[in-house]
Amino acid sequence: MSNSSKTLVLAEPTSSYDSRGVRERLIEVLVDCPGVEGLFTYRVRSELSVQPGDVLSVPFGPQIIGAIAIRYISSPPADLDASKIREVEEVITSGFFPPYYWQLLNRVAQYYCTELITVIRMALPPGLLEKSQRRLRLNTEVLPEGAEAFCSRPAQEVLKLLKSQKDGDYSAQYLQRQVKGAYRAIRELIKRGWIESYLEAPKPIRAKLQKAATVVVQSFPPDLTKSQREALEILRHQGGEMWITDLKKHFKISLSILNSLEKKGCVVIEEREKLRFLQEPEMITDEAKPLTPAQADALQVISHLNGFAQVLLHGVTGSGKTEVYLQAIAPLLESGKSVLVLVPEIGLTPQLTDRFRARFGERVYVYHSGLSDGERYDTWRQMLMGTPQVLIGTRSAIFAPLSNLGLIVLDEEHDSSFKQVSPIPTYHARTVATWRAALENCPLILGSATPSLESWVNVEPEGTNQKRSGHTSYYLSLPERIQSRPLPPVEIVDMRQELQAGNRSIFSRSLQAALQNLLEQQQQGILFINRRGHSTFVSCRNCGYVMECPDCDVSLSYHYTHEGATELLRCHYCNHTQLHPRNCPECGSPYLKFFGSGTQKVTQELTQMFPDLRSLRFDSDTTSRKGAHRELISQFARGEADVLVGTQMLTKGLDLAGVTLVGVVAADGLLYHSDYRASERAFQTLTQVAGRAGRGDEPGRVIVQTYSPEHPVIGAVRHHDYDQFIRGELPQRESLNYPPYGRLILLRLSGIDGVEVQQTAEMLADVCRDRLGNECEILGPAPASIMRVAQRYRWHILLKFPGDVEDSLPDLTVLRALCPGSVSITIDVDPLSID
DNA sequence: AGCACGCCGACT
DNA sequence: GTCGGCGTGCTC
Repeated sequence: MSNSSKTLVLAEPTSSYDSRGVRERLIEVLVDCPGVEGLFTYRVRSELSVQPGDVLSVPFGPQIIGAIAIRYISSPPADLDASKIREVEEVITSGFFPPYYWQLLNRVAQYYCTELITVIRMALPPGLLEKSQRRLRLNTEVLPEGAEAFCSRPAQEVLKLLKSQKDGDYSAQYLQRQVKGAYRAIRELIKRGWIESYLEAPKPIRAKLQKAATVVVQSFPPDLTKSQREALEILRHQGGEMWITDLKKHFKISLSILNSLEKKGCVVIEEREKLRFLQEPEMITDEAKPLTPAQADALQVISHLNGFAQVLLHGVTGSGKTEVYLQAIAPLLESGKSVLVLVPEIGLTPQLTDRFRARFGERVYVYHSGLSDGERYDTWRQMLMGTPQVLIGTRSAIFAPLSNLGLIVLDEEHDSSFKQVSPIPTYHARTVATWRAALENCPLILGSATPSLESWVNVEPEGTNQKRSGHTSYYLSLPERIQSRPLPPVEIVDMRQELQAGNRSIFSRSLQAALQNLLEQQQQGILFINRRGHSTFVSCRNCGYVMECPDCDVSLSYHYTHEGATELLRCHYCNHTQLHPRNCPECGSPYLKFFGSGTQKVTQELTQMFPDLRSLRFDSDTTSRKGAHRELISQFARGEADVLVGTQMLTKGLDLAGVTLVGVVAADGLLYHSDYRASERAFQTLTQVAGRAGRGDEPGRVIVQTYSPEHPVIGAVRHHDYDQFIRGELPQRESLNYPPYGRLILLRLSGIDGVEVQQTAEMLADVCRDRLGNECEILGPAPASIMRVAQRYRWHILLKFPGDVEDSLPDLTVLRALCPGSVSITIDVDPLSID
């Protein structure tokens, strides 16, 4: 592939001479200090070994901070006074980046118009660049009685605070937050010698230490007691080294025995690094399953790939993509390579993780945002050790420092959670995965039942397995479900006719009958609605007043979970919550009406109509608790409920054999959006949710309720027809030069002052027209479709580039500097949503 | 981010 | 006059 990004030249260490003719080495580093950009030059002491990519601590102004070594230089920059150059403090971690890692981060920084240090900070686990802290300590020996009498008011408060703490010690930051004017007070107290200031060494999160016992003798000395001899025997039998806790737990060997053994010089007991991993105990083993012919063909192609290639594995829901991944991975692990598996949201796919664990056991690790800092740090350390492994993670795992990668898998590649919206860099894990696979020269598999148009166009299935833009791409199809299970038939119900027939329920007669049948057959069903809460808005019947969020330009959703629960109004954008008023705040009328259904309303109506059907609600309100996801899914899988009522979450990788019915309560909410991607998203969501039905032995069926049955997306969903959808959608995108043909960059501006944001947007749009007018089409500025969110006004400028610019988009970082401080700007390259 | 410097208005 | 507010700019 073309590599248009400038790769940093990592020069060999060179040396120059200082004024006294002493050999010295100069290195440029990136410092970890927000708002500070650019490279800084430091001296490297001769005894210190520093390699580019190492994490260092350096003095920077009054503080010691983290930095990353970029490159050695032979002479200091011309504009820099040599006397200003300070020395590198120490190397915190060396040999940090696997091969190519540096180039990958650099490329991300360039492409997404982000400072390299921002990318680095995002990729590294927290704690590795933790800066030192300035702390203040009371000088108790010098401090006279009643010292406060001589001090200014703030100084008195500082003294009082320090005295209240048992060691008389606080961070400067804490004191400054607590006491107004602390800065001068601190200086005053230091001048008097009553307190002193010191720097606490940067403390990278220490790996957890545990005591281990190691045998250090060949033969047993004669003066051992029976129990000592037994303990030594066990220890030696276990390989000569064990955790003390394990010895205690499994062999009932007490610490006192080990201590005596240490005294007699037979073992040493020392602290060792114990890596913290979330390892669930269940270890059901699983073996390779027989493949369908299509699976076998796909595996055949994949396992013969050599070097970089892009593979689109297009398998209908339930076609067994995971089994293909598993069998492709097995030989790689055996040959000592590691594999990266990216999934949309790990919490949503415990089933996938379980399956990998069952197949590959302890060689499977997970990495996602839910890990604690300690867990994340340990997982990193572990990866750097280079043992072959499978790492399953969410989008940020694309930056996992695995070396010797044999394969990258992106499962459910169409999923929008692979794109980061905030904070910057707004990277897409699929894009980064392509670069990484090319750098590591390994294949990339993109798996989906509903491929994104980008991936589809990229592999161009019509002319299969061709070389395109310098790399090989493959289209592999799994058109049938495993064990020849049929795809569930999809019935489209026209809700207008329901209304005409006098059915005012949110369930059509057809869905009602299906639910009744569910009860009789004792089978399970899923009801999908794309909104949480009870109702999407509340309006007064008398005066028409609609309850709105005070901080956003949206109506408040009504939340009411069950009989007797508190009635709440909640904003789904900023989470503002208030009690539902009894009367209209405008006219006082008690007649408030609810419009638009969410999961709570569906659950409520379901219970009213079918009191015997047990339902579970599955949305971000019920799954926010840690582990709640897994719990709800297993509850449902155990048959403790008959119907799962949920939002989009249902679409992600749920594999429940008992589900025979899928009902889409209202498809319309998905179909009508101003966004150019609305159709693609609607098709993907509906197809995925339909795919949850009939995955077990019992055949499934799908009922989609809509007010617009004639919509082309509905037509494609009805026949599970991806091709039909693509044929309709691609020409539209092409004619409007939208992705995957054209390329987009969205400038998102926001700020408290609406006028200022608008003016900034107009100014930036002018700058863009000025500088980029020939290269791209500039749309806007325009207010965002919801202009105000969480008290901030939002304006957008959309840049539309022709598709042939490939990956060399102009550098827009200059725009950031033009923005006043009170207006924040996000340069979103390849935005998924532009509303 | 810290932390300096430096410029203004309200007090002894 | 100086104390104390905070706006601006620098850190190799």
